[in-house]
Amino acid sequence: MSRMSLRMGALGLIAQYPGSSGYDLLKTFNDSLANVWPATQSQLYGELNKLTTDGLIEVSTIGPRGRKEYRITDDGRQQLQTWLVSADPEPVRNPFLLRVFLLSEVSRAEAREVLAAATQATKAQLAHLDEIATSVEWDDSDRELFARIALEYGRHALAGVIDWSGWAEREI
Amino acid sequence: MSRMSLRMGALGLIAQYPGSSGYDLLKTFNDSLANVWPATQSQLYGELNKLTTDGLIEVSTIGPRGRKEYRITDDGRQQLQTWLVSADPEPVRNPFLLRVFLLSEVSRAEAREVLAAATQATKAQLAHLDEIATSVEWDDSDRELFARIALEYGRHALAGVIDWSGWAEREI
DNA sequence: TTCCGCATGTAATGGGTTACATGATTAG
DNA sequence: CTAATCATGTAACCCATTACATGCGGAA
Repeated sequence: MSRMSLRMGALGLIAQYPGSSGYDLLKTFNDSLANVWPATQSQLYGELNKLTTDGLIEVSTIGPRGRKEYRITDDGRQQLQTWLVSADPEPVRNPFLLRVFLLSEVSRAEAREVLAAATQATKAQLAHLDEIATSVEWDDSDRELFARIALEYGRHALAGVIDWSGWAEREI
Repeated sequence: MSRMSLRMGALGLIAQYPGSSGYDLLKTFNDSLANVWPATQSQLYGELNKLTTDGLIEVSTIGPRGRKEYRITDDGRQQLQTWLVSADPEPVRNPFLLRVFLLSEVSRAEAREVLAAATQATKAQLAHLDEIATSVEWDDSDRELFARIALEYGRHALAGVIDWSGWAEREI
């Protein structure tokens, strides 16, 4: 289930950036986690309150405009670490693959177009990741090491998909 | 959004297997779509009723035990085809990547273990797809062509991920 | 006649998106 | 003073999962 992921995403970011507010965290989600686990404002504020109620985080300071700065608690760190190392693989839903699976319902020509468009889109995504990889100034913190590793995941997986789409276009 | 996907999955399967009941479709979801778009019984029956109300499918026969056999309508086929060719890429959530991203919160040793476990799991998944690829007797219908292409997607993408995980294990 | 499989449905709960709503602070 | 940004929250709706609930039909 993806149950827990947003919760753990928020908890993890608070661990990495103590003193962040909901507002700050939302930006972090949109900046560094946009391609991994997007979150909406509404969802995030709700989750922060739940995390507080459950004692996994706490408000360290109240700033201007009711700004609540959070930090992780011992209990929270414990639960985060447990979640991180106990990986239970979750079922993945891929809307694009569902399309591919049903492509026999349109003409070959249209199917080819869909595949070609997908190839282009995938290449664009890869180019985007490449750009991030070169533009970001990586320091040698652990945090950035794993951010880079996560980025590389995308590059390798996308390369596999591009490989596939070339093959598939020839096949039909 | 994944809004629409279950709906279109059900519609597409009815297009491919006219005369199916909800019960039949559930088996098809679990058999051929398990790795692409899993569906629960509850969800499927609800969606079938909505599709009927909206005129995209219709009941062709009522069989024993209240069995309702469905077929797609002209309007339904139209909407299915439109959906198939108008690909709007959807944001992907990857719970595993979220973990990777946050792995700096545990020790290097533990992080390595998580990566190693993931490598093993990915290899197992790939072996599973390989087994399907060799065990299934593919005919030369369009339907099976695209099923095979969808399967190959998985194999290529997983190969990319295995590539990555080897690299990542060395990196940390 | 009894059990298994066929067959459909509802209710409760949680996660996620969009839209709405409100107000404080600061920079210009 | 005024506009942009900071900052938090609520409500309505949809999608998905789990569990519950019910009953018919056919095979042994």
